Amino acid sequence: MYGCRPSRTPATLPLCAASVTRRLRRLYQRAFEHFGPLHWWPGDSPFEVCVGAILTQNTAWTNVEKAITNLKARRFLSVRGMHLVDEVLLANAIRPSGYYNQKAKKLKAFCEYVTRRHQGSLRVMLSQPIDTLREELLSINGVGPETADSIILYAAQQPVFVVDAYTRRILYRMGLTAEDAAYHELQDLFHARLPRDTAYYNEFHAQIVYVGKEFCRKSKPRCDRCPVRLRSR
DNA sequence: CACCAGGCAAGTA
DNA sequence: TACTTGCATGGT
Repeated sequence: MYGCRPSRTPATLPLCAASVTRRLRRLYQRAFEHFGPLHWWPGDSPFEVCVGAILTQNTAWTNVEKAITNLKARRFLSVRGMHLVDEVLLANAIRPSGYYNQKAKKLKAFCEYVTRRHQGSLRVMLSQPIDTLREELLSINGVGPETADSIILYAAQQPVFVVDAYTRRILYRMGLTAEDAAYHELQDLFHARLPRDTAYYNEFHAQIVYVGKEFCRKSKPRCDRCPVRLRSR
């Protein structure tokens, strides 16, 4: 286990490709040893995963859980049910997840799309090739790159790497990327350096979130026992 | 009290 | 194109 002493390697020093690959694999390995298998995404069905992906935008997962509990209790947790329910009632049900008016519109937009374009069959929609599916998801209001990729990886179970705020912060603090690296830069890095494997990407992203929560928060980093070497901030 | 959480879209210059 | 702002609850 490494501590969190500042790295002597300047962020600007370019690393060779093989070194980047080793560092990424070591990040995964050390995190997995620390946390064990995480079995993501927490959700009982592909649709619940899609809903969770939208509700968790810039929001703590504990709040999303409360919202999903409400959706289940009110029987809104289906494409048809959510498409038909009044938007105000939907917004009220998801209140704990924050941004509830915006997110009610987003959930409606998602269900509207599945209903119109795929006759309500989420399974059909998710069975499409990755590029087609990603393009469709991004065309839906409220679905950006991370939400689209979370749905592709965790609901459709197809191999794309999900980049989130923790991914950006951890790779930056590892000295691998710029602080403001673009989404596709980070994603391309994983795609180029690691095997294109759904189960591996699934577990890797989950491990990144756990490392981020425990050891790489914006402020108050708990650096003792951190499974990887990060630059202090 | 201030700050943050598994983003995104719309507005401005 | 490149910033900025609104959205909002609940935990630390």
